[in-house]
Amino acid sequence: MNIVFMGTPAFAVSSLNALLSRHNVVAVFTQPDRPSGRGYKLQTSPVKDVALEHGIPVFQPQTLRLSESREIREQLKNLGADVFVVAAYGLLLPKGVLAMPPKGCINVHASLLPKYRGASPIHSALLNGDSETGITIMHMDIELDTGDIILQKSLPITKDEHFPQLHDRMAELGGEALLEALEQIENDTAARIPQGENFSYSPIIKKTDGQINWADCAEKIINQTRALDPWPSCYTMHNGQPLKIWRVEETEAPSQPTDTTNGTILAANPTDGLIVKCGDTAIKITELQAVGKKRMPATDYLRGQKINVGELF
RNA sequence: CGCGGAGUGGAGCAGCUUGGUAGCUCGUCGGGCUCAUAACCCGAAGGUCGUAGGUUCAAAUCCUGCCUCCGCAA
Repeated sequence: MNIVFMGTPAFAVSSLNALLSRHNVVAVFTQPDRPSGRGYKLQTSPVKDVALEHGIPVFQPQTLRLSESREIREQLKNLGADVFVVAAYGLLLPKGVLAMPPKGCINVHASLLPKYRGASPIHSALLNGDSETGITIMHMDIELDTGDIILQKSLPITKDEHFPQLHDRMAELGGEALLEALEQIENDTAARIPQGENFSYSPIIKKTDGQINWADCAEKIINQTRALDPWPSCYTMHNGQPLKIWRVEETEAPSQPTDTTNGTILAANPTDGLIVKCGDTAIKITELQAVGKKRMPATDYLRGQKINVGELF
């Protein structure tokens, strides 16, 4: 089929690659290049990079609202695609756009809808300590992630898995599910299963969501480090500087007065590691990163930096 | 030209302001102690101090260019 693909981040690249293996991608829509990173250089999206490698025409409108994108929408229409495929594009498709392709618009979403509608479904699954998540392919409608479901594929989440691993597995599964759904679309056999009313949202992740609250229980802190790796990262303040906490595990709290404040450092040596009191038990920090430094094992950090037992994070 | 930090034996750091024999905590190797050890004791190896120039009697240290890594911000 002739397909217009709309997507932006790395997650969407797997879907695009899947499409390229079986279909004719006539154009790619992605977010405009934006200045970011060190030096504020203009950055292209991962999807754009792949599209350019394959010589596919790339469109980067600021918006698809009719009043501000008449020309783009005219071009989009003239591409004559059978179906639009959207994966983490970052723009809502207005009614007029949804109505363009004869076979409709479908979306790849990284959760088992109606759970976790919205922007950060993979993060939400990890933050909540879910043991399972999955991919949903759905028909799009005018609202965000509310369309009827075509098919879903679930995926178990392992206990020690962090965002990057889960993200990659999800992206790959997304590509597979997408091809299956497109086959059904092509044969006009795609299901239309309403989502029902039992939905939830995944909130947008903010920088400050990474600040560790040492009054939380160990499990919550662990899930936080799993979900927020590598962005926005978990951190705690130490000597007025943020200290990123990349990897932690729960550990039995060494003997201590019962009124020890949460966030107190209970141990800081190569043998015991770096142990901090939290809401219920204690957290052993195994990998961290100081400002201007690389990620490193906590034991390495302790060799060069002095952290005293009794200090407070 | 968005702001800022850093590159020193295998690892993490100090030394640089006030140029003048390369240091700390570990690791590695050898030996010792021990029933034994990740513990302890003794000893050893291992560094063109990111790179190219400059200043100087003398540069890890001062100056300039370049490379690489990282934090903020987006």
